[in-house]
Amino acid sequence: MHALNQYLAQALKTQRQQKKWSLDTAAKQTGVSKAMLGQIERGESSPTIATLWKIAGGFSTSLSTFLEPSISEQSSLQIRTADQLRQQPASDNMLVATLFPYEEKYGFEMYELTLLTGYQRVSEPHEPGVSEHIIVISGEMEVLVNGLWLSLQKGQALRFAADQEHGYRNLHPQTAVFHDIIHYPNTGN
Amino acid sequence: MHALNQYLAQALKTQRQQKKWSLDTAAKQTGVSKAMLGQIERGESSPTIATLWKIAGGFSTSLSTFLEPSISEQSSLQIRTADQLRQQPASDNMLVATLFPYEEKYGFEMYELTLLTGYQRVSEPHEPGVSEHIIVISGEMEVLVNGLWLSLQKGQALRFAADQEHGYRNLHPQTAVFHDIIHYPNTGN
DNA sequence: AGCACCTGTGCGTTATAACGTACAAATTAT
DNA sequence: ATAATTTGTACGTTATAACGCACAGGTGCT
Repeated sequence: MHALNQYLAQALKTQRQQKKWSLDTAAKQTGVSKAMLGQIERGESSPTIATLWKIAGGFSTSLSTFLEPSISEQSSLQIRTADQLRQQPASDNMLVATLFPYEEKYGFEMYELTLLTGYQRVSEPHEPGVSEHIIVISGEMEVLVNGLWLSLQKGQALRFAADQEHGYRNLHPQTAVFHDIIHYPNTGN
Repeated sequence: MHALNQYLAQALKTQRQQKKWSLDTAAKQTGVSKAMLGQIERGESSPTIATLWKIAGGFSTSLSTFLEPSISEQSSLQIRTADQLRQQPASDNMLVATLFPYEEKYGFEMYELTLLTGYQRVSEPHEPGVSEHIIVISGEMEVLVNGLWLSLQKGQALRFAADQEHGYRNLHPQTAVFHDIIHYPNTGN
């Protein structure tokens, strides 16, 4: 069985249980037959986009509720020093220091990134629902969002959906440093 | 024709054009037949989730690329500039700029705080489960956590439970600037 | 010019989504 | 206790997704 169908099966079952709906009630609310909802929940069928749309509408939730892939724990008072955490992962003109690694409890991770002059990169889209918060600490840089390069200066902050193609570049003579908070949906607690 | 299919049709055509792929090439990359891709682009068919998954994989992009922006889409791209957001809320030796106001979806808010020389403050505990992430941008300061004043210098970061008494102070001759991410539990999405 | 190849569409066939219905088992009402 | 109702599953039927193939028109090469 397709892994995506498996996720969808679990998500639909979960949503229905949370609302305490029977298959019959869910069928009435969504306009999708009871038999089909049962098939989806058992992972026996992969619905069309149009059918999933009806289901999402009936549950008053978004499509991503049913398409989201799922996402450790740790805690201690620990001072994290960027100077010690900073690394150059590749021969790129870029340095990275993990200020806060990802933790499910908070739903985000945070990096300090240093873009040396000439550095440019376009990232593949993250998973659906992921967003990034950019805060420029020093220098000036550009961020590629919605097919557009936006210029950000020191002290400027921007949030954008990272589940689309996006990028970073520094075409200025000075180094640029920014913090990047990557937030993952359906987490936190 | 279903509005969702219409969006999907346009999105697929756009993606394919951006990559300069023919239907034939796209079929080879995605493992979905040329005839079916054509049907989808003309809005004549609503693919199953499994098929859309194959298409997204072939295009190396996420499912959300092909689905309605109604998926919790970031409404507007807005650059936030600390210099314009900075305020002095009281006659304290402290300035604050709200970089990202609290939003339930992310479960946190973020401030830039400027502690002028001599500023000291001890905060009442937040609600249970609230935590703070401190990142010193410039200068040096101390944070009161667990009854202990910890010294933090530029580039250092610390996370602590804020549902206990905590505080900030700057007893140095230079101004200190830090970012404060306040994360609230049982939120986010 | 002719020929080879590519492109997108239409069509018939196959596979499967989606449906309505029947029904055994479970739950609720009297 | 019995009767009525609800629940989820299986099954056969209908609708449509998904396919392979043919082909008219376009493009590139010689």
